Amino acid sequence: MSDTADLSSSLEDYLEVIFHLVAEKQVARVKDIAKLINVKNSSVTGALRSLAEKGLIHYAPYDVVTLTPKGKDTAADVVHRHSVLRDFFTHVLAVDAEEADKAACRMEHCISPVILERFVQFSSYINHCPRNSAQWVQGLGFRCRHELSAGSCEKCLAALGTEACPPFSHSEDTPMTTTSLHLLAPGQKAKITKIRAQGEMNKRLLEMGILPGSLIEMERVAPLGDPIQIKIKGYHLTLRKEEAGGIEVELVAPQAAASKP
Amino acid sequence: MSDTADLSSSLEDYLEVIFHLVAEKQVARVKDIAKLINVKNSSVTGALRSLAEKGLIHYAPYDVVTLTPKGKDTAADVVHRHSVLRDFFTHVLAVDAEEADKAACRMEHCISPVILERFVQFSSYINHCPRNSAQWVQGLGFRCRHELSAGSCEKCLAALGTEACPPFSHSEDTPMTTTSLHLLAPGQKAKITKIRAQGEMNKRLLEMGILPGSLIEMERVAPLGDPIQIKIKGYHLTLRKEEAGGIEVELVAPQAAASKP
DNA sequence: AAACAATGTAAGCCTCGCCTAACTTCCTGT
DNA sequence: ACAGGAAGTTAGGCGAGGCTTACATTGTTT
Ligand SMILES: [Mn+2]
Ligand SMILES: [Mn+2]
Ligand SMILES: [Mn+2]
Ligand SMILES: [Mn+2]
Repeated sequence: MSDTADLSSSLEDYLEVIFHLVAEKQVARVKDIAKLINVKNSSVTGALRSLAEKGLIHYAPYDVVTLTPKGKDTAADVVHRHSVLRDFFTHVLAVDAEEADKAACRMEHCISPVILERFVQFSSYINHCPRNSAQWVQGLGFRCRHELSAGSCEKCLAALGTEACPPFSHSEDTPMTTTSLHLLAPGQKAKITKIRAQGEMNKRLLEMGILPGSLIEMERVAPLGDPIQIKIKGYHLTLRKEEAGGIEVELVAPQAAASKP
Repeated sequence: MSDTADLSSSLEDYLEVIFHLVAEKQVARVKDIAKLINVKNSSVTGALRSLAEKGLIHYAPYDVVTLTPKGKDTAADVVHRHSVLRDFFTHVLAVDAEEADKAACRMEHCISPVILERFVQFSSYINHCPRNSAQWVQGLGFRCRHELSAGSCEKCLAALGTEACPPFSHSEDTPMTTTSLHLLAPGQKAKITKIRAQGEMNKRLLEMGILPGSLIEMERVAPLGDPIQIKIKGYHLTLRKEEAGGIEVELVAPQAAASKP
């Protein structure tokens, strides 16, 4: 039980996979882990031994794998780093989902706590401040999508040429107002665009009436961001942050909400 | 000469150090590299062999080290990744210089080209769009500095409680308008706050009258961002992007510039 | 109980990245 | 011109990591 030992990137990934499997099926099986990480079974056994040695998983030969409390914390931390980065990449940098996810899973292993914290605050600020930011991020997204593909976007550049900023009001593009449910500020309304949860959790969400297309309103967020309370189809629901994080939404009329006196 | 072989993090760091030494002293010496990376001389020799094998450096036993054209490109790429991340961390996330630099040097090795490109566009957008963004980033910086230290900033939270966004007009803090010289848009004015260049280059800049406190105006930027032309103390200067990147500046009255018709 | 799937063990392979110890080469002062 | 020290090289080794194959064990199903 070598304490406080820092995990290698590889072991963090194993832990992450186990976390997801446990969340979905209660327990993790060697062959499932092997399949997800794309290695042979025996490699998994080795990794499991390491993780057990460090007190992160419950593991006895031929038995299924579960996380210890310590392991659960550590795994949740990895997952957190992963999703903060992924969300920043998709929501702010307008990177496509797959690329964002792969990049996040590489960078999650070398991001420092301070920087991570700032990323979180960044997202939080964006999502709590529609008046200042919605238009701004939208403009950024517009710029990214265009300048990349065309090499340069005449309209943008023309606008930039003037001393003033581009208006970015030409809404022929999907505006960049998608985010994750748990990032909404109380009072904000949004439409669900995609459920990212898998298996078990996905089913539960559907049963609660949470499915793409539904309108939703954030009501309250507990001090630590978990749990959160939302309104959907007239009735109230409480979700865990983890669940809400997997729900992609698109802001509805943020300007209207912000222009109240 | 194993081609297209991807470099390990470690080798990228060696290359980066060599790049800086060459920039400063024309050539790199084993003992200097060893000192900077904090390893023994013999470890450096090993790394140099690898780099030479990959065609990135000119290296013969007992001779000094220089970069091949290919090596120069690769090194410049590493340095680019490093500085894009560092600048984002300091200028946008308001992370302190040392932490930002260390974090950047860890993450530079696992950032993908697409994401990097977006980070660049992000910075560029910020720096070309003072009307939309200056106030916004300023608010973010404010929020970061405070919420972190105090756990929560009453003023911010109070402001956030209202439906509107925090005004962030209480300017008791240094506003977040610092950036790097090469990121200025034509026409923007700024004051030099810090020179980050070392040795030789530092001297050259000083000789040109570029020193902390001077007022500067960006005049033109060549198509690829290099070179750039600035005005300082009434006369015109052309700088390489690399030089300009090491010059930290603080925007002067961006609002005034943006409020022209 | 036999067959079959899942899992575990042992052994080995390879890459890294660093070290020590002993050496060669280079440079510089006398 | 050459001694002596600084700088650099070489060889050898170590330990961690991460993966594989081949074979052994266990558990489950029929
Ligand atoms: Mn990962
Ligand atoms: Mn991940
Ligand atoms: Mn580095
Ligand atoms: Mn670096």
